[in-house]
Amino acid sequence: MAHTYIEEISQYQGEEVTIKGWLYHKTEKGKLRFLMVRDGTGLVQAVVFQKNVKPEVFEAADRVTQESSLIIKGKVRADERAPGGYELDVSELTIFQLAENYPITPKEHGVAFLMDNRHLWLRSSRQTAILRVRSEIIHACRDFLAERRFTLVDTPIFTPAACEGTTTLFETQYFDQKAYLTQSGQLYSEATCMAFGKVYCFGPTFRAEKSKTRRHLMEFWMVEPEIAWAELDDVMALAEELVSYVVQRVLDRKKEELKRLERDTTLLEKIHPPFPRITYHEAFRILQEAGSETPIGSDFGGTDETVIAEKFDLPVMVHRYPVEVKAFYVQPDPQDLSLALCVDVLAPEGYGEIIGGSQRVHDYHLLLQRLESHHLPREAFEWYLDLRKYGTVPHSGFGMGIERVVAWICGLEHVRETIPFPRMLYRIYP
RNA sequence: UCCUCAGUAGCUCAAUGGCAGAGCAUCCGGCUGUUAACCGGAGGGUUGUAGGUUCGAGUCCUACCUGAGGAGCCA
Repeated sequence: MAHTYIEEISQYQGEEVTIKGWLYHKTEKGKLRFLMVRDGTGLVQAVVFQKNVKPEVFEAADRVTQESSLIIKGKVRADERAPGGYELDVSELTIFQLAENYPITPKEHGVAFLMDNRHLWLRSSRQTAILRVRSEIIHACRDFLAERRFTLVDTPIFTPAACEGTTTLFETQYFDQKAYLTQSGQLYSEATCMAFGKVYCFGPTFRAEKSKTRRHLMEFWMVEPEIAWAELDDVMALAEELVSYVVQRVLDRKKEELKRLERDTTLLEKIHPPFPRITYHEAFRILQEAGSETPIGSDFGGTDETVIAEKFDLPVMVHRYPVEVKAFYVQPDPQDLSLALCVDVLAPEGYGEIIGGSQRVHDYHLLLQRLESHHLPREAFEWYLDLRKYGTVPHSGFGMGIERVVAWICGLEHVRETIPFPRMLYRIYP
């Protein structure tokens, strides 16, 4: 049976339409029943007057419960009293399935309860708004890279060995050998960019870190561009353009969702290149002035990142960290070999690191040396060393964590709401 | 792994060491414009688990379990 989606309902004013959806909320007033119906595309109020309908229709409207699935036929009418401006004068109502005792009521709930009911919580207008923004962000990343002639080249999820050490890898069985879930597609993208020039991978990544903070998930999604012949400055420029494009795209296409989330968009509207660039040492000076006790030469903690980011309205690019705190594959700065050609992009408003990138070591002997000093098994990296033996070139790339970007753009307290089914420390259900 | 806090009705919470309660949800009744409606009524409890102190424990003590927030580490 043909039916109409709620988002298109304004085109059918005065006409009879059929809506298929779920009951979001119901209020009763004497011989009147107001049914708020959602169908995934929108919300519309359906009004049932006892006098105007057959007794069985009014009985169904009286009996229908929150989240019951239903089919409604009625005439579309503009009405100022209706949320959204249009409502449905119901003539027929079929309850497809009567939902009994839906656990999530229109009142407040605790986080633990909502997470236990994540499969149902997803139906709420706030959650669908967040996940629509997520969808837009992902499409924006793909469009941005496609427009710049990047080729999507997927990288494996099962990997034979560590990318950057084994302590934070999820180990799994691969028939009769051990395998690990990927932490990053980067090393493989370094191979594919030598074939395609400009590539990106976009997939889930897994980190077995026992992190329990608002910024961490065990399973999260990253978009990772990698470019042959690119140096650090090139990927810094790409990073600020990508972030700006994504933010503006969401502002342009997901206004309603941001409004639903009560996001103050004035700060987001300012997100355009160029972003401020500061060195690790400049960032460190900011921390010292703020009284941080982080020792020089070490990586920044979450609160440090917030202190630095608060100095700027735009995302800030912190580059050239000490070589020791960065991964084995990061190219040292020829101007000062103690510094790494790397960049972290810190989002404003305390959302922390959304991008980590670097120029990669392209010299065979240097890479070999770095593998050894990081105590990594050479056998596992023979293929990776080959890339430096057969036509090596300078190359750079970065990874952007989708969930942190979603949390920032939506203005959320916690990344757990940015992904349909978050995998968190001690929580894998549902 | 460490630190802090919490666990009482389906949900959110209250209860000085002295009868275990409220709001919402559910069910029944009323109301022709509700927006988390409102008004009246009803049902609903092994107070996370195990032990201990006490005349008496939801409350105090110990251990454990579960959850939340944070640290370290990271995107």
